[in-house]
Amino acid sequence: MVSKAPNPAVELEIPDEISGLRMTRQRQHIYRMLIQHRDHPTANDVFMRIKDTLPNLSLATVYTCLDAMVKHGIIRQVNFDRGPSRFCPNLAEHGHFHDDATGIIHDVTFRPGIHLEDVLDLPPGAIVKNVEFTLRGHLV
Amino acid sequence: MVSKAPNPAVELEIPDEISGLRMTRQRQHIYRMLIQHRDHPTANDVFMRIKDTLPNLSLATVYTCLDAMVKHGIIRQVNFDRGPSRFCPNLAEHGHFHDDATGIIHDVTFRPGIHLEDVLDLPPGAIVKNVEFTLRGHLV
DNA sequence: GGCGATAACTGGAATAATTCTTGATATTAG
DNA sequence: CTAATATCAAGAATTATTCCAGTTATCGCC
Repeated sequence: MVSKAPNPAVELEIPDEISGLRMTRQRQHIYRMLIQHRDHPTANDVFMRIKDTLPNLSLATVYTCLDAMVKHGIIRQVNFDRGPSRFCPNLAEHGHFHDDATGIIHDVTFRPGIHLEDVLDLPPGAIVKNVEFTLRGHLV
Repeated sequence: MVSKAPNPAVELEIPDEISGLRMTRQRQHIYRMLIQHRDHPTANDVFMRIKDTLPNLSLATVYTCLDAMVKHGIIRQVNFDRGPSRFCPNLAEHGHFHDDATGIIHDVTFRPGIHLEDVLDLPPGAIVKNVEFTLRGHLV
């Protein structure tokens, strides 16, 4: 098996620009962290994980960088109830299953060919721009 | 004609207890407000609407009453992104369509016989306890 | 009806996540 | 190189919510 396991000793290259957003050093570090640890971290998690490699980084910068990437459609922001926002580089249409026993969040997709709008009774004339769904429970 | 049409001049009676929760005067007022204006108000909205009829009411009480009713399954708490929580007396399984143009929130149900779990690829062994879904868009 | 125990309520202080503000730095365009 | 623009840092401010301490209401029982 020769799949590319992420090697912490080798930094993943991030381009200088993604979707029209200039990828500054801070944004590169944040984005790299997100794609290497796909565990839906909070802004604070991101900050704690990279601050040692980027000495003067401030938490406010992490917030603004994440926000810029969300606005440019590079990552997604996910909210569970009123907890802190979490961030996710998976851009495919998907929702989340929150395992209450472990706290682990699993991405969940629709079965092929299914769209949420097709199985719902929407108000007449509804134009859907965005869909979010979350399940809570546990695994047996 | 003996049916009890809701008459705004006559206060809707709320029982002394619902699902094992003692319905104090504050809880009765809050619950009555929720079923009479089913527009998904925030805790603060609830407070503003009833404080004149319940002079010493405090916002903290509105929060704890709403929380008690949520815990007892009398009402539901609904979150949109990171906005303030909203409250809803509709206990049937449903989600919400948020009209970005007007800010109005419409309840959305599944088409008959459909359950979200049936159209999703869930992680193996997932036991779903709770489902939330939200759509954003507008009406034409 | 009175009385102690328990539950609920109030008002203000405290908290957590996030956003704002201001000044410093870096980057790009010319 | 220099001006204009974008980004960043640090701390203050904001918002929604929860906590706390003291008071009030309600319940069970004699």
